[in-house]
Amino acid sequence: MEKIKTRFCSRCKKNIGKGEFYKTSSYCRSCHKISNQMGKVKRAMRAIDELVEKGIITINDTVSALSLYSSCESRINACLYKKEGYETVRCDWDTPLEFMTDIIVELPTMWTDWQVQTTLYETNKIKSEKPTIDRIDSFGDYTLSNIQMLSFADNSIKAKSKPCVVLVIKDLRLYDTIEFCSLKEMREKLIRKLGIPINATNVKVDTGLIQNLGNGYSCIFQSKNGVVPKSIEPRYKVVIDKKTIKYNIETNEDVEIIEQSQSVFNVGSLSFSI
DNA sequence: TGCTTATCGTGATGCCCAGG
DNA sequence: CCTGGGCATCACGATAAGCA
Repeated sequence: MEKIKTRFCSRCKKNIGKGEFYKTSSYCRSCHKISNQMGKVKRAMRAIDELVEKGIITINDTVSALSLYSSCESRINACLYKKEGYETVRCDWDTPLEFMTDIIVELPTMWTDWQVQTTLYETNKIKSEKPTIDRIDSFGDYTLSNIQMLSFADNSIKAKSKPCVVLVIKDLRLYDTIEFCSLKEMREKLIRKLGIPINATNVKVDTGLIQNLGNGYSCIFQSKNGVVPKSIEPRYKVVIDKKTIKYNIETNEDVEIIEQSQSVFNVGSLSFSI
């Protein structure tokens, strides 16, 4: 005789396989999920009611406020439970309500951005258009001065994009210094600005080497916080001219060169600070 | 026991980069 | 030139624990 391994779910009132229950719950998994979601919405709605009552938002802001509440809650939890990558990140707020209130009251631009982005998301339901709470400085904490609204896509882009600087050399002279927020942006703009072929922009950063792009341009690419490996093999000559000059402040002119010297040394790689 | 809340894990997104 | 793994970001889902 086989025992029927079922349990009664007190929510959907059905007998369901035991495996479909969590250890301590009297709800089956699917009911539990729904109950969880409803609980979250209830909490959010309580907070929103309070804000409406205080006149901080209107009832029309409900949809935006709901998503802001859950984002605030999510960020607080990430810091609280030290999720991977958040071990050292702090959050200035303890409750989602305090968090979102400060955003709405103290950061009106962010709140407006949030509402606009929410409307955009609600019309298309594309995940990458969802608004998220971004840390402006990704190494920093969740503080009033370090947060902004960013769409999910933009946040992902920021997460992996590498800010970099390019020194452009033409005719053996420094032609331009350009900053980019990512390598992708760097490639696109170099192609447009200098008219160089696309495969020439497939360069490596932080090599400490001058790379020829064609069209008469050469570049040095360096990323933010990038470390250039030291090379013993001499590749470039660094030439430093030193002069001691007697100078007339009144006439604003050089009077005479007292001493002049030049030092030259070899280096394997070139780097600069950003 | 029925339901809610706290805690922890997984998934979506899109860039970078190595390697064929 | 293409592809797939790795990574950093955040939202969402699953499970354990708590409370009346």
